[in-house]
Amino acid sequence: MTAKTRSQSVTDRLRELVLEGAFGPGEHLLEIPLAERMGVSRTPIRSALAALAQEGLLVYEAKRGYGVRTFGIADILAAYEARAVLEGLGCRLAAERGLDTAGRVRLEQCLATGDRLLKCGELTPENLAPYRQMNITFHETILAASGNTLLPDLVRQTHNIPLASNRIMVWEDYRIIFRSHDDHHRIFDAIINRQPQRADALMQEHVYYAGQVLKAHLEKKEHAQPKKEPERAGDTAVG
Amino acid sequence: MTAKTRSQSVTDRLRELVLEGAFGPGEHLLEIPLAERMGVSRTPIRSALAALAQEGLLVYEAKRGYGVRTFGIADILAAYEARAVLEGLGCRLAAERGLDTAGRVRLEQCLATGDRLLKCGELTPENLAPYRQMNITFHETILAASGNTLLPDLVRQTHNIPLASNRIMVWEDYRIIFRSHDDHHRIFDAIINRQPQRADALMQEHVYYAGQVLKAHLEKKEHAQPKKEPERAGDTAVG
DNA sequence: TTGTCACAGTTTGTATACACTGTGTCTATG
DNA sequence: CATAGACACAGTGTATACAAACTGTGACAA
Repeated sequence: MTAKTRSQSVTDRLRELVLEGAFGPGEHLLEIPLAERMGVSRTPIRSALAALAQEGLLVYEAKRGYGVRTFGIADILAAYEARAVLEGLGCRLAAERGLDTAGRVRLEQCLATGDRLLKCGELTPENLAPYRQMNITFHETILAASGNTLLPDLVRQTHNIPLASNRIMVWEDYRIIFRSHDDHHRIFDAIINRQPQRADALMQEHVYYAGQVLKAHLEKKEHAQPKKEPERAGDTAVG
Repeated sequence: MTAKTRSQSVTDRLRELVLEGAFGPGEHLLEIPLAERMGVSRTPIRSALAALAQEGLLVYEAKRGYGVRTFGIADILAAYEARAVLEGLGCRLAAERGLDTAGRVRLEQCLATGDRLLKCGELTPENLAPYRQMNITFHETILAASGNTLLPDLVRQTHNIPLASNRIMVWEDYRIIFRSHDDHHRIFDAIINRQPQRADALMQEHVYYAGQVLKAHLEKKEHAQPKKEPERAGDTAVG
């Protein structure tokens, strides 16, 4: 594996900062301060800004530079809406084609991991990170098994929105998490038994409902603290 | 409207060149020759290459530069598969929300334009460009009417594949074009009458079938001339 | 008081010089 | 003759210098 270039690592670091809300909504990003903060010249910074703008995290205006894009609840729900049909399609295709051994094993491991993490009747904070990783692997494995080369890219784009990421889950309510993981079992079952329509419907509902849970969560928060800025990743969840 | 920067216009010119197949599949793109050819320095060239790589038209390897991505028929069909569910979703949402006056007028104009262009019983070469433009407007208007802010971007990405673009249509067979435009009428009808499920299904089939037509077209061409490079945009169609 | 113009400062866009890395070739040696 | 190593070259990555454009401020005039 070749060493990553500065542009790439700066892009990753900057993306994290933006997704964490380190810049305040709408904030204009100056190149020179960023360059000094990151310890590089303007060149990799400009490269990173352009990349993040194309990902949709920043807005660009010629000769006027880059600003942090502001996302409303509507934008987040839009991402879930789109993701639902895309992942539904991926699931349907995977069920039509069938899983290869590697994919089947990976999904079974995901299910086992989830079972283990949820065994004790709740999702404890120290189990949150592994559960999240399992959830990402589960979904990515299915997309890879779809055979559609474009789907992973498109789905990735639906994650490039603060709070809509697959790293975010509302995990306070155990029943919701448990139901979500139960969906995983049924989705796996549908794929294994070559039931494309069922797999599609299950996955669509799985993603759609996660969006609804997040929506309710955000509206509650917003009602409680109207002017609060987006919270950090980590205290919310459900894939 | 602010003047475009050189980076932007170079990006557009280079995208056209790649989509037209000016570079041969897999060809490695050198920055300096491109810069001389375009009459600019390496800076805007690098910016354009990075942008096109992120769009999926080029492949990038650190320290090794950019190459033209090669697309197989599978990639093109994957783009149509994904586009079908995305535009289906857009159509469903538009039917649920209903059209505003501006959107309704634009779609009606599209239908009238299509009727006029197809009136004579065939799509003549001089009518191809206007028909194509009408088709683009029709689809974009519906996506805008969906209220989903992410959908237009996602669909755009499915167009960033040679021969999968909305600018491409197989137009030789008048019956196929006529049927396609008849779909437009029914899709409009479903949206106006607030029939989300029908609108969704019609649009999915509309896009899916266009992919199948293109697939048959490509396989015929490929069988006839196995080693021929991708043909230019313009002699193929159907949105 | 308000509107307009000009100027200065700031910030972005582009060009270019330099550094680094990967690759291919040539030679020397087993 | 084959192979390993070093050197040279080509090409990308980064920094910096320079040019152009936008923004805000202030003064002047209507």
